[in-house]
Amino acid sequence: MKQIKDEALELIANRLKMLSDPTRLKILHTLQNGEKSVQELVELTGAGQANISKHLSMLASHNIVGRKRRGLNVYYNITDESIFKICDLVCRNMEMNMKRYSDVFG
Amino acid sequence: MKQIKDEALELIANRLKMLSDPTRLKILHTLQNGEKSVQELVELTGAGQANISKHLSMLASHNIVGRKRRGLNVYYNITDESIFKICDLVCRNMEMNMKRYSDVFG
DNA sequence: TTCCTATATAACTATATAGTAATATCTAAA
DNA sequence: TTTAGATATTACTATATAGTTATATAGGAA
Repeated sequence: MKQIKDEALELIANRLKMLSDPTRLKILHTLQNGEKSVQELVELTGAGQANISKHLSMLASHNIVGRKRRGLNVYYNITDESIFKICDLVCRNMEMNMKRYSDVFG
Repeated sequence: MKQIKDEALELIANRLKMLSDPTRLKILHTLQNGEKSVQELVELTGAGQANISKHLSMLASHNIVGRKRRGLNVYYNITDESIFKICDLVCRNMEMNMKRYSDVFG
């Protein structure tokens, strides 16, 4: 078996932690259409402004989103598209598990 | 854009949360060779017995691992291999980002 | 400058959870 | 039955973080 260093496990865990919050997933999903301002994200997600701002800071510090100021607004966009592959994988597996479940239990 | 229900986001987040802890990742990585008893996992990971046991319970409740008693020992095994695809994806992306980083910054 | 709007930050509360030590439970053997 | 070993659970501490309210900061317009 290939050994994995503890620091690598830590890195992977930290990255996945960014994706393991419903509000952050909602933000990322909303940004999938293209960049949005903080205000737009507040409206589209229904979360509070400070809350969104904090989540965006976290995502930005992990280089998952980028920010760009234009006038009063700050626009955020996805810089790491790979996160969607991860989410898709999780979704597909969940669907498969549900299907298997319903196959067995009706 | 396809809409995603809040409950679905919650499910995805919960699943990813299971993978966003270094100790759990270490357990899963160790189980990749095949089933292990709790005691073996304690030795191989270096974590405490109670700690390992708790993490295994969490993983089992999410149907990521299964348990099987044989005598005094309880053997855990991976029941959801798909988690490795997720980890591999994360790893590959991290490697790519690091490579891009080193390409740019030396 | 003052005023308004958008975003970020600080301070706080509440909650979740990782880790540990002690204890309980389960299983087999003597 | 008693004893010993393996695992699970409980109780606890410490830490992280999601969310909120209030405030600060930044940028543009009057």
